[in-house]
Amino acid sequence: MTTQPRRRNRKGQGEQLRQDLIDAATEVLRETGDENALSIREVARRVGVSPPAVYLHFPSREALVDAVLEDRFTALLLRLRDAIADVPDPAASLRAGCLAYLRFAAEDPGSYRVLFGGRAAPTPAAGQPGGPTFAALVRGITGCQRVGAIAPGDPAEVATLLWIGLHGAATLPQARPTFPWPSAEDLLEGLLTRVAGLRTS
Amino acid sequence: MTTQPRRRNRKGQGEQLRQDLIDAATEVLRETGDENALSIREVARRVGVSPPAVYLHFPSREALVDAVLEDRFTALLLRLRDAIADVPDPAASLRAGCLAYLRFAAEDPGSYRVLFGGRAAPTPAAGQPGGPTFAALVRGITGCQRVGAIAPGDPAEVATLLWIGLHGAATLPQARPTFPWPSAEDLLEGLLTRVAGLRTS
DNA sequence: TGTACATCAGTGAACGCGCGTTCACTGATGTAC
DNA sequence: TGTACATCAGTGAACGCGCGTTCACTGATGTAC
Repeated sequence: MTTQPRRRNRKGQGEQLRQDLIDAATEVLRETGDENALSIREVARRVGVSPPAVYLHFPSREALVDAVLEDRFTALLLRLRDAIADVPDPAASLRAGCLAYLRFAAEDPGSYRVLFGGRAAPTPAAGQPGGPTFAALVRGITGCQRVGAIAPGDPAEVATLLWIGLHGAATLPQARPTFPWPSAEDLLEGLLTRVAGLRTS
Repeated sequence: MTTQPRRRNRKGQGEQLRQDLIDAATEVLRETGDENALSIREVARRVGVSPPAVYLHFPSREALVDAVLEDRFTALLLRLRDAIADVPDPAASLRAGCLAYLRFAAEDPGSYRVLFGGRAAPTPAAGQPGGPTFAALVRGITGCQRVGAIAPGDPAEVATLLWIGLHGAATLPQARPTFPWPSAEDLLEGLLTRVAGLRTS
């Protein structure tokens, strides 16, 4: 996993290394799915730089890990936002958002695992009541209720169960890959129908 | 985390150390929830024995880890079996089994996390179609269908979604402990009603 | 246009740590006679 | 009942490894004059 030694950055360009370190660390996370396996020396090796160079941008290993997790969480939020942008129909929008969530987890299990499988939330507000993930889900559900695609009721209650279902669908198939799982689309359809009571359009 | 040096076993009793090692390793797993954090030296330290003594019973670190995981999986199956024993009503039995599953995960998150959160199944048959966990779920559902508590239909389909829901309910609250989660009982009630369509008794 | 110099973006060697695993050994315990 | 001996249940020291972090340094690059 060693890379060619890289060319040193020009004088004002020190910040370039910071992004390269985050990218390499993201790659490690993707491969291992374990934030404890993320080592400064491995990341430096991949970027083609000496280990102490990492300290020019991050005061400690922990700070590097935090930066990567924040970056991954932002990436997820962008994916969700893009997925529901320009989808006017509330039911289709909810479906698209949930599917993007599942796809993120399927394409990058390592990152999802570290973001949502850890012991504690990496980003403070991630998934609080009012946290971005959960809030988006609640919005999607109230939208469906407004047009009658989901029966009236407390949207937070539905969102909680649906989030739990999505999380299960995002992680259990990874842990039991030989089980004959339905496709992500079919799992989602089942969850939306049964958990949220979404009427098929 | 060091323990008093233990008394050496009597002559035929060498096997006692094996169980002590597994117990100590289980404790480590409980605390860390990470099988990679399980080290031979730490386990030996807790038992009060020198590191090479571990090799009297396990050929490698990996073998120790496997033994612990198998032990934990067996413990879960016993919990499930005990929970549904002597519960004649199918709906109550299903409920009791699911609740035992959630309780196991809540009381020993570290073990559950390693058993069902890892990259691959630790015990080959664990959770296959026909694997013990999944098979128990299917039995519970068909039982309910027989007495009309759950509508007829493919029990495997319901079991798959229900297992996903249970897994989500077992893990997401651990990862987001500050979120205002309903109690395990309420979550389970929501899942059984909505996912399985169980009629309230 | 030329040059001295400050600064920026790093490097190389070293530290102490915990780890898995190996090897030669030790000393208590049970048993055969 | 006494004793030599095989065996069992370990120990202690050592190996090479990768790690996070520190420290003193270097050398290219831009800038002031």
